Amino acid sequence: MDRPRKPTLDTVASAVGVSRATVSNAYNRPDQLSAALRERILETAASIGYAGPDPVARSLATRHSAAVGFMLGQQLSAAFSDPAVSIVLDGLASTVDGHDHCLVLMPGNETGGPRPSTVARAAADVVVAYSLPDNAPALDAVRARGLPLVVIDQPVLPDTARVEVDDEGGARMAAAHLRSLGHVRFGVITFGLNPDGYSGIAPPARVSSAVFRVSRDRLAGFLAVTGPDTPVFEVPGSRRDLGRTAARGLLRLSPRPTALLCASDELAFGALQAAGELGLDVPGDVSVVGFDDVPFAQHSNPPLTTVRQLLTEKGRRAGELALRLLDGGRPGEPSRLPVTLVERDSTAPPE
Amino acid sequence: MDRPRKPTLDTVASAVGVSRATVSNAYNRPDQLSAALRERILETAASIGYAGPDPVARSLATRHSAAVGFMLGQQLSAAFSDPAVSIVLDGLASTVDGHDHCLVLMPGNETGGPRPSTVARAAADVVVAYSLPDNAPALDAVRARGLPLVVIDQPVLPDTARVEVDDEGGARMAAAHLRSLGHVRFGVITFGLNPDGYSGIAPPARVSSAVFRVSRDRLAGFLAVTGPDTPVFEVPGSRRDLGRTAARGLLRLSPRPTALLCASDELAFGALQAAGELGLDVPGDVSVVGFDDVPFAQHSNPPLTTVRQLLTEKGRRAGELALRLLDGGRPGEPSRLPVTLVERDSTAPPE
DNA sequence: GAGTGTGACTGAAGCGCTTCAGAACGTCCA
DNA sequence: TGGACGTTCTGAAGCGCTTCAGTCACACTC
Repeated sequence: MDRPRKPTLDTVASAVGVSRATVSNAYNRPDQLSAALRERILETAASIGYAGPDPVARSLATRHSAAVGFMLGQQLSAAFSDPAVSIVLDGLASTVDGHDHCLVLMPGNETGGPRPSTVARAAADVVVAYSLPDNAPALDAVRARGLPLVVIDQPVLPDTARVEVDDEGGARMAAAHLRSLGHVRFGVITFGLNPDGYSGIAPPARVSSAVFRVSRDRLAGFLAVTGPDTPVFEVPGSRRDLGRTAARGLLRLSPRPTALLCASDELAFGALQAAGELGLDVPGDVSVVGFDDVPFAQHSNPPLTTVRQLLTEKGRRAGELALRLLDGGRPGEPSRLPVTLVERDSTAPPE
Repeated sequence: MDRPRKPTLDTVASAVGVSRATVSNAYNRPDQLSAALRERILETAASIGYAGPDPVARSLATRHSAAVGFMLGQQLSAAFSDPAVSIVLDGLASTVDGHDHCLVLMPGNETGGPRPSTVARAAADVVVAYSLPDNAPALDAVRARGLPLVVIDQPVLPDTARVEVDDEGGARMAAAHLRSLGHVRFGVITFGLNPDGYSGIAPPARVSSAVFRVSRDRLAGFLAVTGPDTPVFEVPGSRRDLGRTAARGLLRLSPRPTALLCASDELAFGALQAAGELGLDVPGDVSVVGFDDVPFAQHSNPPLTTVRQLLTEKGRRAGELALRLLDGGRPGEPSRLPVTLVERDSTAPPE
């Protein structure tokens, strides 16, 4: 245990024979002292094993920590295995890192979002929230701490920066595409509407009380075109295996849907697999569309027709907004990203 | 700008009419004061908008920050898009989160690893390093700060906890499997040997001077069986498209290799694709093996023969080691995880 | 009634750093 | 020669919290 006490600014100061302020300046304001002295200080510091000002103490004194927090609605596991999350996170990370900020991860739990105590303990100057349920306690915790907040894919919150995507419009485009191909019997596959782990056909009441904005909007877009009676299969996450389960459920219905609308590409990949396993040809027997246009969508078999959203850009914008808020900027207008339909080979007219 | 000054412990203390120490105890040591007073304090705090002790100040006073740092050899983008990284990170994250610790991400850059200044500024009590090049400056920066360190897939470092996998043995198993099937003409696909972006056939000198332990060991395992003259195609990362490029390069050689040994599953998936595009049947015309056994390996076409390593467990162990070091534990023996060969359908005897 | 606990609360000393208003000392020009 | 100015360095006041050695009052025991 008891490591030898680490050197501090004072240690260095007295070793060199100058004041602590001067040593601090050597690190933070080179223009405040002569080059020679600075050199001497840095050398001495190195020789006694001083690694520079302690980040925590510095944060306390300066009242900012050069870190941006990232809150997630799901376990990190889910986040990393879902390209739609990890690509966003990547855009965010590269932006903040370019500005010498760290990224502090606050993973969520079953109830959708980090525990408030996690939020209360994390050292961050600003936090970015992604795919939390509406009214997640973590959101309140952030505001209670008075930290600036930027949300991605989240409903409008007062005094909060925001990046958003036209999920409903995108979903509508996908559905309209299928309808224009001549489909009339649809099935919808969606990830969680509520963070309660439900899996199965979602009754209308569930649909209308969804607390995840993304699910809600994509679903609304689909149903606006296909009609409110379209069967909706809900699964508790955006994973291939869950998509497969859902597709199996839907493709067993009779009459069988001729088109499957999936709330994400991962779900759609699962649907593709399920169709194959059931001996159904895609798009011959059943058409499938996804949402996101993750990189793999062009390599699936068949390549997936899907709604493209700019995932990296989403993270990047969130990062820029966070940085702007840090500089005391105002939230401003939400940053809105476009969606486009990408037609590939998983859709065709029904037989 | 100028937000109203935030309430502190003192604000609450004088509002309630007790000492600051008592308010602190209300949060951290409920047994040190009467339940009634504690209640009163917490209520008052809530009413004046005090969100609990400031994490930074607390860290300074307690001298630990409840955060574990994670250093990565690559950009975060690469990390998240590579399952072999993201699954490890997930295991790590869930472990530390379960212990009320945050994860601070320190992404690397082109030169392989976070900048030393990033390391110097990050508030963390312990750091976990993954797939950095040997002798990365970031490693020195950690030791300069006197932080405990745990490394994954990294050479032995004095006084450092470590989790490791028998990469060489695994690679050898994969190669031996092919050889026992009767193959004699091999090609090897590896991700970066040096963080310099090189792409192409790697001359022997490059191979022997590799600075990434994982590449080096897997390569060594392959070549120990296939012979030192086996052509090695190096690409600067573990991605499908790069695997495709490499496989194209290798499959154009004459005589054409009948078996491709890939340093990762992602590279192997790319190889599968390249073979298809060149009109070659797998495993009829060419066998392909991967390394990692990521979840998709069972769903590729054909399902991939590969070397399984326990990725989640790897992250989990790293997390446990980190936590143990935090408690003042000693590094102890390295934690070694097993590898096994998983035979699927991408390998067969040569024609 | 003196002695012994015990539970509840406080005072004050830090944790390691930044920052700002000077002090000290030259230099330079009028 | 003296004042104005620059440069270089310092003293001291925080930043918001934890913690430890007490103090105090009030039972309780013999």
